[in-house]
Amino acid sequence: MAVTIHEVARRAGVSVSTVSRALAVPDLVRASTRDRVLAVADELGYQPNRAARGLITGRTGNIGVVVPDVANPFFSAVLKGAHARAREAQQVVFLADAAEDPRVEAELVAAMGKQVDGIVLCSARMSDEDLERSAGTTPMVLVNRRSPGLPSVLMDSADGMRQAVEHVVALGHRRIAHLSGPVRSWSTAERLRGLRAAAAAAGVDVVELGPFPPTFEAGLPAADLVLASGATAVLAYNDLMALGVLNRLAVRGVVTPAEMSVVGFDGIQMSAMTTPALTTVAMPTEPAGRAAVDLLLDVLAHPEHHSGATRTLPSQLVVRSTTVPPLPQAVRADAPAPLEALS
Amino acid sequence: MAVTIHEVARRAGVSVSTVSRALAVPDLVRASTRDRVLAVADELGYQPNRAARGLITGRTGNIGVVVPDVANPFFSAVLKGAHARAREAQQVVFLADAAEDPRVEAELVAAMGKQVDGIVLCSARMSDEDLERSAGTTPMVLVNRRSPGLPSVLMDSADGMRQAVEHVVALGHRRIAHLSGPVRSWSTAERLRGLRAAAAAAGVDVVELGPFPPTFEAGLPAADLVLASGATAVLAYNDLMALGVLNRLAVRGVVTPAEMSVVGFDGIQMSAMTTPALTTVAMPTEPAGRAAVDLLLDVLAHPEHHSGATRTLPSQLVVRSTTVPPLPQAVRADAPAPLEALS
DNA sequence: ATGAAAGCGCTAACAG
DNA sequence: CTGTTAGCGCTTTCAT
Repeated sequence: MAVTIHEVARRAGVSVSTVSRALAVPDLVRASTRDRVLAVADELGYQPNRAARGLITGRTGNIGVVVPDVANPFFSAVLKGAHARAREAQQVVFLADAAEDPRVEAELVAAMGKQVDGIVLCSARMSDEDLERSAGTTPMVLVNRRSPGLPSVLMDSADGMRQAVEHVVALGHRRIAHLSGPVRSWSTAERLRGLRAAAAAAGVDVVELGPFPPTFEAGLPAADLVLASGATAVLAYNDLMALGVLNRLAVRGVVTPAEMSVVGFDGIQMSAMTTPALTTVAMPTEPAGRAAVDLLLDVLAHPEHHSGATRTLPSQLVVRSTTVPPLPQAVRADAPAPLEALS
Repeated sequence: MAVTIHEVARRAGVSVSTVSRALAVPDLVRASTRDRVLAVADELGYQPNRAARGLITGRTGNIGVVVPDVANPFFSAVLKGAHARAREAQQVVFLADAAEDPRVEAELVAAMGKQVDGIVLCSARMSDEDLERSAGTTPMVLVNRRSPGLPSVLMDSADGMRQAVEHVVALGHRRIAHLSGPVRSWSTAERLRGLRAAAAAAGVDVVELGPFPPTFEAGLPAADLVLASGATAVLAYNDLMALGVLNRLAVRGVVTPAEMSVVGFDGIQMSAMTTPALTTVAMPTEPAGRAAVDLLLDVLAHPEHHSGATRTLPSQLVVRSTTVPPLPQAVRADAPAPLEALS
């Protein structure tokens, strides 16, 4: 059993309440006393039991984050942002992976209820009704999902799509293929909305392909579909898929971006994979995680003040360098070369 | 405030202790009473406050997972496995992201101490001494790291490397380049050990390149280094980097696998990106997460019984299909094609 | 089989 | 300024 507040009190020759105060409201105890207490506490490595504290204060100091799939880089990025912001506010994060299942989602939210002050729910799959019911129990903020009366942090997917469309249109493309992802989520709908609006405004054709799994592998056959469709630009669900498309295009001997433009979404880790021929729409995943926790903390501090507050984060088109350094003929030949120097 | 046990007791016309027993040790209460209590509890949506329970039982029902970086797919996969196993055991997971910083790592472990029953520490960067100190406070199992006296779950990186080397040697390669990752971790050392041993056994040359960031982008220039080295096979730190290598090789006009074999490690999501020319060594990330929680639960149940228990999980070489479906000349031409039918 | 009582470790009035 | 007194919601003797 770890060291308790009584232990510290006894060793410091004061009452437990003094110890409690010395730690929480230092100004309420005489400097000399406080120093002594703090010294003892530090020496013993005392750390208050947050569970016990929560029992009385009603605040646990924990916030829950629920995602459809931690292993999905998109969500792990959101999670990372949320964790970072939570840590700044000395909050601990409880993680729940709903495995893309609305029922599990609701279940996990309910299970968390008692031990967290509030929940950040990412890309909620559950219905508005279930959402409302859950929110009745625990303060909650949504990420990439709107629901009446609930605060949420949104990534501006529609605008990201607009940027992508305008980009390829500026490049001269008149027929654009869109490769949709697997889930019928809020953000999926948003993207389609942005795509159609921008395409209509520019007077260009759209070919909607899919749905596909959000993988590199799915991009392979999808590329063939794109070629068959006569489109000369591709907007892929995510960078992974876009990379698959690029790969197959290369195998087919199609030169990018001369013959075909490829755009991916996400811009999380995958953005690091951006090749000269790949353009990315960076989604503010990590900022969204931070913003969500931010908003949640605000809601906790001023309840009822933010019923339907919504914060929208911009997406951003990222065009990477378009040149590959030329390779001197000499190197390709063979040449053992001074490797030690290189590494 | 949510519904308490008193509420249930009052509405069921029994004492709190009876309610407590009805829920925890059903056999100790008369069937009729228990049914009534359970009915009321269910109707009120009562869920025991785990924090309060933990206060008295000494077990929180929470387990902590500490990773160097949640956004790294390798670790988010481990996390996913750990979460899944924890959920099966009705445990909740506390997440901590140490941001690759040994100090933060120790700090987070200490902070978690009180509110978790045990901790799963992934690829710990801290010293053996700090590790020992932390483990003194809270039961702990390591993932991909050994430390005297501590139980750990290891992925057999050395053997994965052996498989990879034997694979390319069988393909006829006599000079193998290795692209190392950024961190000097236990698993990095293990891989090198496996590589050197296997290469020596096969009598082939090894060119050690790096360190590189574990990204697609790093694979681009790394490929040039490989070409310059005269190696004809590449073992990349992870699939991301391997993909970058493949990409640059394609740009350079090098044909894989005819002229060059590329092998990546991980086999997590990235394995989905495996192209015909890419071979992957699948690391058991998710199983490792599960195994770690498993081991931790065991340690919690039988303390002192597992001081230095070690569980090693095998890695596995995965060679994907080696053919690309040929594309009929007709399709490449133009052809609007019946898209509706395709999607 | 059930209730009453005593805390788990901590904080929040309420007195001094 | 500091100590005493009550609990927070729950489990667990100890009686009955």
